[in-house]
Amino acid sequence: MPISFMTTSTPIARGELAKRAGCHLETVRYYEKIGLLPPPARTAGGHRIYKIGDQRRLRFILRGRELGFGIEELRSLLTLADSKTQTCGEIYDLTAAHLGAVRRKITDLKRLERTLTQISNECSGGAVPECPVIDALWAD
Amino acid sequence: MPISFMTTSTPIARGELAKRAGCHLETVRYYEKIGLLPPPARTAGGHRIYKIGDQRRLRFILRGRELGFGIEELRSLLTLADSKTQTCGEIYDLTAAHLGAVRRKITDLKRLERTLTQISNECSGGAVPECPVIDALWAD
DNA sequence: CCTTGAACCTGTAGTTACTACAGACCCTAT
DNA sequence: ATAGGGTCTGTAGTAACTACAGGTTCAAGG
Repeated sequence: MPISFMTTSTPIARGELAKRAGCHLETVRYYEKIGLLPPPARTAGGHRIYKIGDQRRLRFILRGRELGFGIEELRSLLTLADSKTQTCGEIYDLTAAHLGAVRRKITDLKRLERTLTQISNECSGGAVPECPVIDALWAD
Repeated sequence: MPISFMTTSTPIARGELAKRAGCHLETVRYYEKIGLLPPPARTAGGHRIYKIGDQRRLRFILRGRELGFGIEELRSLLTLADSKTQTCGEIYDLTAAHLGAVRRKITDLKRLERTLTQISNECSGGAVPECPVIDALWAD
């Protein structure tokens, strides 16, 4: 099969797209349903036909989800990206807000880690009626 | 305003408990329904009566949820805390497992923070056509 | 006291972001 | 040409809440 066809127009099915992008088969259909992915072409029999390039947009969504962006955040991010207008300021604000939330979570988790480590170390592991873990969990 | 008889254990209503702990009114009922919060006392008319001490347990659950613990994880954490019969060894194992989960979450979030910080810094916030946030998400 | 209106009661349905069917149909390789 | 896998649709389930409807109770103001 010639390379020129591969790179520009090799059609792939839904399962193949999902596999390449690294998500569940049904997630593709779901994203189409909620309008994050455009409805693709169909075969005569009704099967979806994707282009290789379609996985780019899907990966964008999946990566955004992994980074903790919500669906609506991604929708606006995609709208901004699709618009190709000068919107870096808006995107910066969205990202900055998200970054703030992430940092708060890290702070909380570190505090919890400290607590758990501490009480874990104090616990001998023997059959002790009064375990320091129990008290420590409620200390904060 | 709620009951104001100054004793050592001021009773509070569901709404007040939710407000103090910082969650939705219905979340309290939900946690009771799934057994994370014990059924409280009731007035003659059927209204729930909480003690101020009850917000401690609720806050523990809420913080755990914010930190990404699932309900079942929290259930075992609470069982652990409630336990008066388990040996210290069993408690140690549970604590260690949770500590592992916490550390994994911290690692993941730090990586996410790094990514977001990086792409955020590259973004001037001005009127730039090519936004690094979008590029980072689009990247293959 | 009695009225009023906010808060509470129950059960059920909706939400988010998927994931898992069921039953029918399509597509391709042998 | 047929076997079998993949895909189609719609619907239902999941987690962890959140919102609502329709009714009851509580506590404060008159």
